[in-house]
Formats: sequence, C-alpha cells, structure tokens
Amino acid sequence: MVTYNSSMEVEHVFKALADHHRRHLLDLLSQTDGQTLTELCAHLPMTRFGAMKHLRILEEAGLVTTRKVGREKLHYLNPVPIQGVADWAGQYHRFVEERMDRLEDYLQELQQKEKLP
Amino acid sequence: MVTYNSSMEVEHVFKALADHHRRHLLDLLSQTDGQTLTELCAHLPMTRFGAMKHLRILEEAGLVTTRKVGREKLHYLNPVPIQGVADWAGQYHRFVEERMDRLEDYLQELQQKEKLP
DNA sequence: GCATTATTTTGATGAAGACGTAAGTATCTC
DNA sequence: GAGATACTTACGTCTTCATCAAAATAATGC
Repeated sequence: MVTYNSSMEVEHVFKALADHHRRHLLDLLSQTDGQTLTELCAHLPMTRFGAMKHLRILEEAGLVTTRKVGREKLHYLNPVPIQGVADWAGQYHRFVEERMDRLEDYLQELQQKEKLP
Repeated sequence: MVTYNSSMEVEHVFKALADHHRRHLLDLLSQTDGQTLTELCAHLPMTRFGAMKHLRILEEAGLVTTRKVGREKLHYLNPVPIQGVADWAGQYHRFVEERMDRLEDYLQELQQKEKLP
C-alpha cells in the first residue's frame, strides 16, 4: 500500500515542481549555486518579473533559499524537499517491478509454447 | 549536473501529480486496482463530476488506464510514468548527501573543539 | 419496455496561475 | 549626490483549474 500524504508541505513542493520553468531554475542552481535573479532569468524565456514569481514559488516551497548581499539577492538550492517527492514516487517502484515480472513470465510462456507445439 | 527534461510527457505527469486528490486516487488504485468511478469518488470530498475530471487528467497523463465493461468503466493504475518523476527527483539525491556530509563534518569539528578548548 | 444505475457531455462560475507593464526602493559607483 | 544597477511592489489581463448542476447517453434487470 502506498501511503497517501496530504501534508501542506509536500503539496507545495509538488505544485512548485509542476512547471518546467521552475524545474529548469532548480537545474540551473544545481549547476551553479548562489546565482542572482538577473543571472537566472537570462536563461528563461520571460521577463525578470516572471522569473521572480517562479523563484518566489520555489522559495515558498522551501526548494530555494535566498540571502541578500548588498543590492543583490543570491539564490541557493535546497534539495531536501525533493527527497519527499522521490520517496513518494519510490513507493510505486514495486508496482513497476511486478509489471516487469508479469511481462517476463508471459514471454517465457510464449517461448515454452514455441518449443513444444 | 541535473538533466533538465522538458518533454511534454513528463510535464503532464508532474502536473497530474500536483494535486493531492489525484495522488489519493492513485493510492486508492494501488490498493484495489480496477475500480469504477462510483467506487473511487466515494473516497473523495467532491461530486462524481469533480472526481471524473481528476481521473481524466490522470488518464491523459498515462497514469491510469481504463476499460469499459458493460455500463461500468474500470480504472487501472499504470505506475510506469511515476518512474520518470522518481528518476528526476533521484538526481538530486547526491546534493542531499553532500549536505549531510557537510553537516557531519561540522558536528565533528564542534566535537574536536570541545575536547581541546 | 421501463425504471434504475453508471457514465458522459455541456455549460457556468469562481479561484488560482502565468505572465506583463509601470512605478518605487535600495545599493553601488564615480 | 547623480546616474546606473538590482530588486520589489502593485497592479492588469488572460488562461487554466477546480468544482458543480442539469441534461444526455448507455447498459442492466425485471
């Protein structure tokens, strides 16, 4: 049985990840941590205001932390909440395995029939 | 580096999973596969029409397959696309590990200082 | 065939999301 | 302090989402 977790925290993380621009931002931070808004939004096909809103959603979900240095705001990846998503998805792994096993059984059965027709 | 995957398929899966009602539906199917709309919507705090739309989104994302038997429509879990999410999230695992290592180093450093002040 | 049950289609509506523009506040540089 | 730079706030708009209601379709059982 898969444990159904409806906690607000996990929900925010899932929602934050449900946009490829935001996943792209996390990717960018995983390559170079501590980038400014200007650096990050240079990679997104939108205005800096659009990028800012996405970063705020990531921050509210706890996936990004920020630190103000002078007039710049540095953004850092926090990978911990992603672990929650990985754990949730991992619960379904055994269902995929079962499916693979069934497929294997089926293929072997086919093979048997070919040998002894 | 985390591979940024913007394919439409993955995007649909992420969006479909970004709602706890839909994750709950997957959970229900993982417990008892092949349930009808009526059976499933009995567990959700909404009308059957609301539940139907959620099921359609899951179906479009490939997370649920359906089979019509008489006047009933049976819903089956397809766990395979969830694997894509697990893989994506798994890419961030090493960042969590790095963080743990740094924390461990820090704690050991503290311990050293206590011993030799 | 007729009443019942299961599902679908087709709007309607209010909320939330994803942008954008324009003006405002710090901060740095000179 | 004047001008450039980095970010923010405060809107407006357009789209998508979540939900419900009512009517339509389809299958079952007697």
